[in-house]
Amino acid sequence: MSGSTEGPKRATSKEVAEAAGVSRTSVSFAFNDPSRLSEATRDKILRIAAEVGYRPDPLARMLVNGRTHSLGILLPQDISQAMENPYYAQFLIGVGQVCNEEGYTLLLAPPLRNSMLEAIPYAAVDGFIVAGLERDRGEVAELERRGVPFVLVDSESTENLPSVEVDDRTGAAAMMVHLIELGHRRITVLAFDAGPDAGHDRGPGGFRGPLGRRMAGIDDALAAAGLSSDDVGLQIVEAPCTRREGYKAGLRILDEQNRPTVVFALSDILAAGVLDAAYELGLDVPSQVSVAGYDDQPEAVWLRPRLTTVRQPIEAKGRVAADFLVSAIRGNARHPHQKLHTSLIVRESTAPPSRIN
Amino acid sequence: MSGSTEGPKRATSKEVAEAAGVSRTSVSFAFNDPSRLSEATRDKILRIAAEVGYRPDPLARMLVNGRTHSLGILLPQDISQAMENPYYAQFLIGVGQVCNEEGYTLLLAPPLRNSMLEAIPYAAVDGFIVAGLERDRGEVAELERRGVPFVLVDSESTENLPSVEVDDRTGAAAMMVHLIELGHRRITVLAFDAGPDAGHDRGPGGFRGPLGRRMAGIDDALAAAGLSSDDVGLQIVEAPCTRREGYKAGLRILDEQNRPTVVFALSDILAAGVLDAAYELGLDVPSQVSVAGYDDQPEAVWLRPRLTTVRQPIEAKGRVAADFLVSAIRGNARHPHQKLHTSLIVRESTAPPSRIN
DNA sequence: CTGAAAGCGCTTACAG
DNA sequence: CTGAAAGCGCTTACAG
Repeated sequence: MSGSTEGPKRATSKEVAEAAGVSRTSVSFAFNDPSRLSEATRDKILRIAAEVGYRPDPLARMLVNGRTHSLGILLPQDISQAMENPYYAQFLIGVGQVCNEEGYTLLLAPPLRNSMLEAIPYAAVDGFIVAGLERDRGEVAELERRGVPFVLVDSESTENLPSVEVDDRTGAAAMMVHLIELGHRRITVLAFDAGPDAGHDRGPGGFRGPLGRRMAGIDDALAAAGLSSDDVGLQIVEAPCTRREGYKAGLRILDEQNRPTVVFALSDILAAGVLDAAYELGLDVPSQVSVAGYDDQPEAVWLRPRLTTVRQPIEAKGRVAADFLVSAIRGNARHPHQKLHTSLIVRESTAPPSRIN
Repeated sequence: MSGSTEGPKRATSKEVAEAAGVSRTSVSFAFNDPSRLSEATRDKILRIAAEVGYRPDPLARMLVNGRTHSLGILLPQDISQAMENPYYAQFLIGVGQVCNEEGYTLLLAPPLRNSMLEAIPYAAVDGFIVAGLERDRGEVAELERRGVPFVLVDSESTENLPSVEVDDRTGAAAMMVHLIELGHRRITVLAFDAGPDAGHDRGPGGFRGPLGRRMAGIDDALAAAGLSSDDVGLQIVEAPCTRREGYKAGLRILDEQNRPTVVFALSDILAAGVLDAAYELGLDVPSQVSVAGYDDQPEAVWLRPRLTTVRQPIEAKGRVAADFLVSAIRGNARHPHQKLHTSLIVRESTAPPSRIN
């Protein structure tokens, strides 16, 4: 019966047709093009359908229509892991807006057997948003060959594919310039763990994707200032992207003789954790130590002190990606590419380093 | 080509069969039961399939197999609105765990034409998690008649359907008892707006669903203490469930001559906003005013002061719901019902009211 | 206004 | 080991 798969099989259009004494064609019309039926026939069909709880099977309908009215998002990690990170919630807000406007549902498709691409042939969607696929071009090529509409997000890839990226390199550089100008010469960068997948194929500098670009931006700023990493005592620490891990890393980083004068966390979540650690250690921010973040998540304003960070338009990223996808699904052959911009948001958590330190 | 719908039509099993000089049956076997083919045939088919980028169409496969390997979650609001609320992220973490274990993707299905039920026949899933369907039994009945597996979450409904709920009434009562025992006699309850939908069919006391149960719990506590709402100067204020709105409401509530000695927010998000407002107004929490929340979201511990709140096992709720659903999909005819428990978490944001106030 | 027939792209007994 | 045929549940020209 209810809530289970056994019991009376689901009603079918054939059964309704027989019960109503009409053809399956008419049953179909009753649901999809009622005006083609006489009022009497239509009412009778609808009445009987309601009685037996009949509704056209969505799957069959999708198969023949060639449309699912569903957008897929190919996740680089498990659903639960992804939802753990506020970043995704924000990204989905953007995607969701387009879904609402255009009448799509949203399918969350995690990797299958550790492969994002493997997940593709198992998802009944009209197209994919591919989040952070840091792979060689061969896999993207496969995506192309299959002929499924898709758009790449935060990919290292190029402009000849529908894609949206963020100017992470410039963003990180801007923050770094800010810190250098403030006079900081003992800087620790707290990077988020790129996840298990990233271990075996890291790019130059040891990082790929958005993280790699942020690192590159940091180098850019150093170079522009004529400083070496040694000049600023650059340390790089990694931690999984949760507040708790940021807190733990912050404790280790700040509880040292020669602690840095500033911690630049590459995610606000991590920065929040560092703030917690400073609080715990009785270190005043920013007079004793500065803390900077990345993303400008909504919470950044609510932290105490308010967080200096790099704003990245996450929601817009989701919206643009979904827009591009919908347009690709409609058969638009252009390959729109958009690079979203970051901006430096200076609030209260950064200041010049204290003399005595 | 890539990212669009035009260009070379997607390869079909028929084409691969022809190119390989075999039957469609063999092509199917190559993907689903390779051991039934000679190595030579299998390799040839797979090679050709790879060349033309062929993969069995997921839709067709689902139709014939009668399984989508996808769980649906029927949202009471738009995707973007839902993702705005950390509650959903947590709920999805729980659901996502089961998806990972059982190999399901997750479809987010928002209301269609303002109706959750309307959305059902358009989703290609094996079953539904129905979140907060506060409707008359007639609609649940329709759900039953259709014969789709489903599980109700936070529904007012009963035990004869697969469902999971939380003991909200007891939870709110416990907090209220805590506040009364602390000596508070000027209490303001900050409720979250139940959304546009809730306006026209409110239950007794003006609230339905989880909110209604929490209100009932508040009454219970009052009654148990032999107090009337007037005795505790009970005020009820409503606000949309965001930190910003909680902040604005907090400003209004606290910036008064005769301000309450405690604000009991029915959501941590709202409580965080009230804390922000107190901070803004230079009111010390809890010495000048107490603040209590509901949910025990992960952030609650990070707020300053740490938030006293009612813990609700949101993640577990998602996990149990998904478990029940998977079991229903497997044809299990039982109608498991589980009531999860809340617990009072006393931290630093509540204290006895100050004498002079 | 209504229906017979073909077709969407696959899988699966069944037979050989 | 391989294939012809039926079937999953619908929709949509086409014909009347």
